[in-house]
Amino acid sequence: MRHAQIADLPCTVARPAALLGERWMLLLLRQVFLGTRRFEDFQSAMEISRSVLADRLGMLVDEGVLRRVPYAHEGRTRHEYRLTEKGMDLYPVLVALRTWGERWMAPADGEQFQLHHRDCGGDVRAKVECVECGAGLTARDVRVTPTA
Amino acid sequence: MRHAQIADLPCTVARPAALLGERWMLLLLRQVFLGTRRFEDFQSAMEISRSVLADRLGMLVDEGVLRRVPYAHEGRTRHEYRLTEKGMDLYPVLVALRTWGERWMAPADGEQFQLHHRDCGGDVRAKVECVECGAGLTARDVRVTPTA
DNA sequence: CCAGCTGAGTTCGGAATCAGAACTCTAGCT
DNA sequence: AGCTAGAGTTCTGATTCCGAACTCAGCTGG
Repeated sequence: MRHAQIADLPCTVARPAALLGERWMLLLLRQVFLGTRRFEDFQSAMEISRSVLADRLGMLVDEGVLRRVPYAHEGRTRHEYRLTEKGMDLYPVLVALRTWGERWMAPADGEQFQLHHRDCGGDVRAKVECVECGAGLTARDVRVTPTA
Repeated sequence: MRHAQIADLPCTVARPAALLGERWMLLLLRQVFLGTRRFEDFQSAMEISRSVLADRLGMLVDEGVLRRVPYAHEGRTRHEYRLTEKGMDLYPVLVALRTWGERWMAPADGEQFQLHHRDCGGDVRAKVECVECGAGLTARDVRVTPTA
């Protein structure tokens, strides 16, 4: 199977995985959530090749994760990429990556940036929970049932 | 920059992103969490090329996400791939993908499998929370501070 | 003992994708 | 008109991927 065909599987894990599993995609989204919005800024922050960057930004716009918005810059019309609601909603994926990275791949010389709850200053973390009882869950607490 | 160099960035988002952002990696992990353990089973379930599968499984073993465990099968020693604790701990990433997929990329004909809390049967979902006050958070509720 | 089978890879050649540098296009400034 | 900056696009050699074929080890049946 071609990698691109993953997107057609009728599975709510596989479909996002097809998009976010593209090379550079997760790093690009990290950059988006850090506030980067302009082509040139992505390019210099990530040192990604321009052609691939253009391609990936295009994918995210096509998928409705980003919106290409015109804005004024030194008297000229430029465009920037901003998260849509669908894009904002990817935040848990990125935080989950970071939560895992903090525990298992921490760089020797500490973090480059911290995340804090605006209201109370507390640390931020991704978790899996039961909608019903609110319990925090691990893979072992979850039962997988094929749909009939 | 080469894609492979992402792994060397001193960032707890980038490093996991380098590993999980490899083609097929997220789909492979989905399969792992669905209980697949043997090379042949991965190969037929995902229709991935054997060479790439061998390469990706090797990466996950090198990273300590999977362990290659010998076991008896029809009187012969075989090997299977099982999640380590580090691997188990990736569960929130996969559930976050699914939570997003359910909302934004649901296939027309419903889910292929359901996830339920073993104890109470409730639905399972990924969320971002504040460790301090327990509040559920969106990207807007979080402040990013560069470390000095 | 030898052929056949099975699980688990490895090898290989053509096809697709990537990296990075150069090029293009558009508008505003001088 | 010429210069500049942002945002891509094009091009070419280098990687990586795909899929089919091949290998290898150890039963199993004859």
